[in-house]
Amino acid sequence: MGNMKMHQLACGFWEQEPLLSLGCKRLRPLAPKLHSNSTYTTVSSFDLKSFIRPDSGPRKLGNGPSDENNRHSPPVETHPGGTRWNPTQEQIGVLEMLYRGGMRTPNAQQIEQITEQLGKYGKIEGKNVFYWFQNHKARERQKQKRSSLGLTHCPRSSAPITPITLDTRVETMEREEDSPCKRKCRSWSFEEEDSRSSSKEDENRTLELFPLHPESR
Amino acid sequence: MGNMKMHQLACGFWEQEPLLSLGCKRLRPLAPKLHSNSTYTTVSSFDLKSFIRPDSGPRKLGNGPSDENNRHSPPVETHPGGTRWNPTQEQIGVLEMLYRGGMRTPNAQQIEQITEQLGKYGKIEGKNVFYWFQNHKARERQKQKRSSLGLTHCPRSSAPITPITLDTRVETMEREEDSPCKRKCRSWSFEEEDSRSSSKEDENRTLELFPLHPESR
DNA sequence: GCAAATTAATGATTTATTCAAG
DNA sequence: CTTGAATAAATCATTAATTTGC
Repeated sequence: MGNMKMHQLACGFWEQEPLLSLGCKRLRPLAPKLHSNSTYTTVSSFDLKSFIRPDSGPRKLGNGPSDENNRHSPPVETHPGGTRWNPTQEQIGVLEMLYRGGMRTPNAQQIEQITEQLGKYGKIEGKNVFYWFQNHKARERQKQKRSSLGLTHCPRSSAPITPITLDTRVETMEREEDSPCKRKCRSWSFEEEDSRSSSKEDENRTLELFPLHPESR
Repeated sequence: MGNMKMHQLACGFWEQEPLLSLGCKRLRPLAPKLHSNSTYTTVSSFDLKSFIRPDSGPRKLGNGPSDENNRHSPPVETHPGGTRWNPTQEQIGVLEMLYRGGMRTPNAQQIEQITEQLGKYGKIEGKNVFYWFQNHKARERQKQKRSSLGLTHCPRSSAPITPITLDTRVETMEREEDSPCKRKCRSWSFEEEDSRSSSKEDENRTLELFPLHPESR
């Protein structure tokens, strides 16, 4: 049993090759790896044409001077059906409860279970849960920061923001600079789109399964 | 049938529990932290019965008399202990080829296909591919930045870098048949344990889903 | 020659930012 | 304006190559 999974598929975009040349790639100072006897030096069987996306992608985030960018060219094309998750009140409630309970970065199992539970209240997927925690955490943090900053200097004039009702209990001790190793891991999985479910009509998945977003950014 | 998927569960160290150990959740070695705090209303049903694989003993690999240990024949038991992916030369080759071909952020389908192909050369999973691109891209970027900064001037006597021999051959393979979307999205999926379906039956890998806890750092 | 100690690479996660839907 | 979604940057952790002392 088990093995329930949620998935979501979407499309991606490829960036065009920036012109960094990196001619000879192999300048690894440290030794080159050659573990396996390269019996298969021929990767030719791999047909990359299917992976390469000729059509230039918009560049992301103009980082760097060499970036000619100009990515904001939205040939807008909203995808029907698949839009973003819109949490119900109950879902939010549970999530906040968990957050308050100290949960910050649930692992895969947790996410799955949470999703399963929240599914009772409305459509939801694992990634939504994941992102919710990420965003909530980040935003609580910045809210706190902002507030502490604002209050630090410029005490007067107003105090619309309630300082902190937030229990900082958990995060305060997260930063032990000397913490030994404790790292987490998460389960990953990519799933085939299962295009065969219906012969060929899948190109256009409606549903959140394939939220095509137009290029942007 | 459709719906092929790969998954992976990584492992980690649980290390000390951050403070809230909450009640009697479990003493299981890898207890997920799961704060089912007191107020468990709906979420209480989370049972973490989990499936955590008890036998996490890093068993000297070996289970499979033959297969396994795809790369690296040396007695070095690298491997399986459930550690990180260690790409073979062929895999790297293909990945670099793709990178040079312009691929930067493959989407889920692409990742899956790449993974499938690379699986021929050794154990690999989707997330490895994903991370490889992320890291490679980021590191090329920083390498470039550093270099441009470092040797912006220093015109003379040097030509170690081949300016541009770059094949922008990307255009040659104008494949279009792709989805109209150009934005990024990725498939997500969390899956319950069930690890053994991965590539081969290297059944007992040490890697298992590992619970982690909310913040740890 | 080898194995511990060092170091360079790089795989894997987390955090910070950004973009845009509603 | 809020916040879901997605990526890039920063960081952490582990492995492989190199160095070093015997």
